[in-house]
Parts: sequence; structure tokens; C-alpha cells
Amino acid sequence: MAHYLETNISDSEWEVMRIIWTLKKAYTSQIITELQKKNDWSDSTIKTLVRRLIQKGLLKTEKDGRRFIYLPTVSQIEMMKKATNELLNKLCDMHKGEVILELLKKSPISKGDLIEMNDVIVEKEKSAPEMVPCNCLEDNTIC
Amino acid sequence: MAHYLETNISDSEWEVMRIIWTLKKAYTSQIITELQKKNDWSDSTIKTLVRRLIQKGLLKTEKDGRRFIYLPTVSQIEMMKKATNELLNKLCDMHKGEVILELLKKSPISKGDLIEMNDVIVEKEKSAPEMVPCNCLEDNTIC
DNA sequence: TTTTTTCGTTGACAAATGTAACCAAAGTTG
DNA sequence: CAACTTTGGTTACATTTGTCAACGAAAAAA
Repeated sequence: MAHYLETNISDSEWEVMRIIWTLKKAYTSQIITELQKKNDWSDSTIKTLVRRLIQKGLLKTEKDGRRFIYLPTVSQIEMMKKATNELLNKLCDMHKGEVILELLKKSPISKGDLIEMNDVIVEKEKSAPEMVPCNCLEDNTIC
Repeated sequence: MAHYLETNISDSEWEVMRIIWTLKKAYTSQIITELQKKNDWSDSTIKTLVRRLIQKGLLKTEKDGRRFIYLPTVSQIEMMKKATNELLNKLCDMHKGEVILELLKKSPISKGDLIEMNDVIVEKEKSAPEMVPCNCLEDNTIC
């Protein structure tokens, strides 16, 4: 299994992934050390989280002597792109712009990314509608 | 309780909310009718979802004769802004731009929103860093 | 006024998630 | 070598979520 990417992971699982993404690869002990700087979780709890992430196919292991090295099977960015897209799809098309605008305002963004965004926007403006239609119900109710 | 906004609702709950947001207010029967056009859920299932949304404070009711009218306590956009922000905060600062760029590309956006985005971008460009630093771990590891 | 339909309310149960104790094998140390 | 530590693996239990069936009262239809 694990042929399709399970992005529906819990908050705690995200935290575990984040540590491993940052370290690129890690031993259980490292994961525990890092996580316990932020969270008040027992070792057992963290081990369970790691185990479940493996079951979900988001982590893989390599053996190093008696220990395991854990590595992500997906990149942080891919994962987040998928998760944000899925979340946004729960929202009416009509309002997506407003929400993205909010993210734009709140997030720190590099010069390079801003320039790319600009390009995309300029391109989109050429064919953008006055208003994006509501796609909530089958009939053309407006939400 | 329910003084703070619980945005951590399940996929099914989002669907229920979406119907009610679109209809502005609805009777159970309407909610069931609409949801069953899309999902193969039993009446009971939907009633349970509604009940839980009330417990979470996301729906309120008004009595209309023997029936109830259900109304959202929060707007769809507020809810989504909160949810997307929470999700994005699980991601390293360094990569937020890239993810937002992706959303921008994939989403249908109105002329008006594009213009506003442009303004924000121009404004941000004035003080944008060459690269946003990684904020994953305490030490300055780069993820 | 029976019969049927419509709602609201409860109780249930399996799966997923949060949280953790406990055990065993391998390694380390006095 | 005996005692302690590290690491992996198992089991456990409460809460949340996905899904429903069933019960009872009120309302509508026959």
C-alpha cells in the first residue's frame, strides 16, 4: 500500500515529520530529544507516533547497527502543497482569492518568491473573471 | 466552553458546514437533502454530525415551531482563514512562499482579488529578504 | 382518529488519535 | 560478570470521528 499519499495526518504527527524533515534523517533518540524541547510528550508517545508514520508510509527506515535511522518518504513542501490544496478545496471557489490574500499578507516571503508571484498574477489577470462563481451547490445559489 | 473557535473539524463536518453556509440557514431536512446529493450518508449520520457541530459551537439553532433552524456561528471565510493559517504554521517559514505560490497558480481568482494581491506584493517587495530563514529548530539548522 | 411521516434524541460500535506503561534485547560500565 | 542504560516492540486505554439503528413525540395525511 502507501501508493497514495496520506496527507491527513494529525497535528502531533506533523510535528514529528517536521523534525525529521529538518534533520533530513534521524535516530529515535534525536527525534525524542528535539520534540521534547517543545512538547511535554513521553518517549513512548513519540515512539508510537513514529510507528504510525511508518505505517502510513511517510517515513522509511534504514538499519544502522542495532538502531534505525528514520527518513521521510515525501518532502515537506510536497506534503504541504497537497494538504493546503485539500483544505482549500473545502472552500467555495468564490472565496479562495480572499483567503490566499490573507496568507500572503501574514506570511514572510522572499524577494524571489514575490517576483514569481507577480508573474503569475500578471498572467492570471489577462483572463481573470470579474467574479469567480460560487460552486457550493448544484443549482447556482450564491453562498 | 466553546469560547475559542474550534477549527479542527473533520472532513465530514466541513461538508455539513458548507451546506449551511451556502443556505445561510437550514432545517435538518434541507441539510440532509443537500448532503445526500453528494454523499451516501444515512439520515442518522448527518444528524450526528450536526449535533457534534453544535457541541463544538459552530452551529446555533433557532426554534421554528417543532423544528429547528440551524445557523452558522462563524463565517466560512473566517473559518477557512483560521484553518489555513494553522496549517501553514506547521510548515517552515522558509517554504511558505513556495506553497502560497502553488495555491495562487491552482486557484481561480477574480480580477479584484488579483489587484489586491498585487498591491500586497509590491508593498512586501520593499522590505522582503533575499531568503526567509528556516525556523524549524532552535539552533539555526537549515531544513 | 388511525396511519404514516417527520424530527429530535439516545445509544452503539469500529477506527483513528493522544498518551503512556512495560518488556526484552543489546550495549555500557563499575 | 552484574547492574544499569538505550532502543525497539507490544499492549493499553481514553477520546474523537465515521456511521448507524432505534425510540418517541409531534404533525400531517388518509
